[in-house]
Amino acid sequence: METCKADTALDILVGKWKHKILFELSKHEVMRFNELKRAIPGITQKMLTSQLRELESHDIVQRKVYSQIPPKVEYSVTTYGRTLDPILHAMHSWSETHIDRMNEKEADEAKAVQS
Amino acid sequence: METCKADTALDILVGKWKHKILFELSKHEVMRFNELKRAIPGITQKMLTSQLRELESHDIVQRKVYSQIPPKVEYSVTTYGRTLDPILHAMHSWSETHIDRMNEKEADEAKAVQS
DNA sequence: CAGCATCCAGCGCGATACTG
DNA sequence: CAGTATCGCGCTGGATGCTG
Repeated sequence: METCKADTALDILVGKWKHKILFELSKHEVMRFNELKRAIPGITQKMLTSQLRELESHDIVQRKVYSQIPPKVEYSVTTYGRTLDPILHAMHSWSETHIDRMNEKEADEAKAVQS
Repeated sequence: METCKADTALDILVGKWKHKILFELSKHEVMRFNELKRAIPGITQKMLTSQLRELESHDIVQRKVYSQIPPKVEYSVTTYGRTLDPILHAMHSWSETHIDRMNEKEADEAKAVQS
């Protein structure tokens, strides 16, 4: 462990949306485009599309197209994508305790101001 | 675990440098400003300063100033900052296997082109 | 030594409109 | 339904120069 290579993992998870997409996808096994869009408040089609393409290019998600009218596309997390779970999970639980901590701090500061 | 809160952890680790700073700091226990700068190739003073300030504001690193000439400032990871280790570690080891995977893939593609 | 101030480029990301 | 195309803003991050 000479230099830090965590960049690679970061590259894949960073970008305001990718981890949310993975979060939703890993809950549902299989999801359609608009289903994902509805599940992630605030995301635009553009962002959803581009982020999904990036994740796809890293073999994190799989894209299955049904050639039919109306179109139907299903997204799912690959088994390789599942290997990211520990990271996502670690970040998630850490965030929760961090948020608690922030709240306590704010409360303390409010008290300090009051006195 | 209703919605995804991993943003918080991401916010703290993201930004091209923060995780590298933490990586170096956690190796050395205590480091001075220029020591850190030398340890992280390519970083500018501006970036190092601003990232350190952000980490400090989240209680991830501690800043100890010695009022003397020449100035001396020591940075170290707080015990709270240490709680990020599992995440960094997970990202690091994942990245290594991912890099291996990418290399294999490239090799395969090269072979495919050749044939 | 350990910064802060300023200026500037790139692109991440959003809003909007159009398509098979 | 599941996209693509275009436009543009803002913020992140880089280069340079100054200071206690």
